[in-house]
Amino acid sequence: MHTESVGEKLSSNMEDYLEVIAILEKDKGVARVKDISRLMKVKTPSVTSALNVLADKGLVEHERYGYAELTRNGKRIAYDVLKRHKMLTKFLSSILKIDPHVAAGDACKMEHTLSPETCKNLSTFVEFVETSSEVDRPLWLKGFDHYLKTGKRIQCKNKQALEKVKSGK
Amino acid sequence: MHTESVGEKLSSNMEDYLEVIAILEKDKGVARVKDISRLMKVKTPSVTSALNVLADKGLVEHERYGYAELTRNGKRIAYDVLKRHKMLTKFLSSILKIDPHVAAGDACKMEHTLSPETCKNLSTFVEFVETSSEVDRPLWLKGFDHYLKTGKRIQCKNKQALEKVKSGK
DNA sequence: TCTCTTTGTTAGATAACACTAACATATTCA
DNA sequence: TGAATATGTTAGTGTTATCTAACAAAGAGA
Repeated sequence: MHTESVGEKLSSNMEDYLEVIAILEKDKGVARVKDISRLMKVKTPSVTSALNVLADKGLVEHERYGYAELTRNGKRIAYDVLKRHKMLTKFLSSILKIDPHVAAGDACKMEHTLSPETCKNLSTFVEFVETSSEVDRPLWLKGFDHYLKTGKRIQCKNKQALEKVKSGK
Repeated sequence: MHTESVGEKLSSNMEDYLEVIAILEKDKGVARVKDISRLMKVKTPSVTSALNVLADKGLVEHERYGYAELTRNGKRIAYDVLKRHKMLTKFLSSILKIDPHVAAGDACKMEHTLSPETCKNLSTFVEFVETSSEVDRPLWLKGFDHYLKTGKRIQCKNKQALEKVKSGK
């Protein structure tokens, strides 16, 4: 029996454990203490201890010396976190051009702390860029890439045409 | 005498204390325990305890029953954090259109955890938007605002002109 | 099957950070 | 000046999350 209570907000750490377990379940079929400890970069006793907490909250099932398994609630939370993680990684690496490894690290921290509002709007922003009708990336984003690299704006070779677009005439 | 050592990375919490002290020094001239406790939303004993830690690291000076004052090193760190805070707040509120209060909260968390790379590129992004030659906000950003509100893209009224701009002809 | 290796758990220590209750100093103003 | 009030500190506790050392169970090969 666990002592779960509804409003109880999960710590960043516990969310991370859930996320890692979800990844392992997906990649390897099962989540073992040793693998969790490797991905979380902690020693195995820390994992055992975390699993006890999570089991107590009804988010994982865990028999002594056995695998960890996400419950329905555990999955719900883990998938939410993973979704945010992916969105953030995409924003950082594909729009801000952050090295993927660094981007993943930053995403790992942001995924737990950002407000739902920010997540939502950032997600919309990524979508806005990705579903652009232009083939590669939107023109302005190419302009930003250039600005990132050189600190200078791309000179517009057709100001008149640009003005036309801007004024919508 | 303090026990500062160079590589020692400051915790998010201690960075927050420095930031709050910097804000109070700027706003009120001096930083008092009570004001710090109010801004940090903790009780006064937590402040006393934090000040001891920070004094030990050579980041604040604090006489019993007196004010807290940032040292040169303390200021350096506090101003860095504040700079990131302002940049992040601007990004969230002015580009992502997050409610200022929520934006400030999110900035408070991100300011401690984002990698230097991400801070730098995000900062460049904000600058890229702000120094746009267009009067209000860049055209594409207006497009994003509309997309945020409606979920739909602004229809381009002059596709040919847009194509001309895109191809640079 | 029996031993060796791997994996997992328990117990106990430590660190960071918050809290309450009790005490000490400062400040205010009658 | 001397209470009353406001502010700051100390002492002791609790929580979360980590670790090491020692022990327990599972699995694999000869």
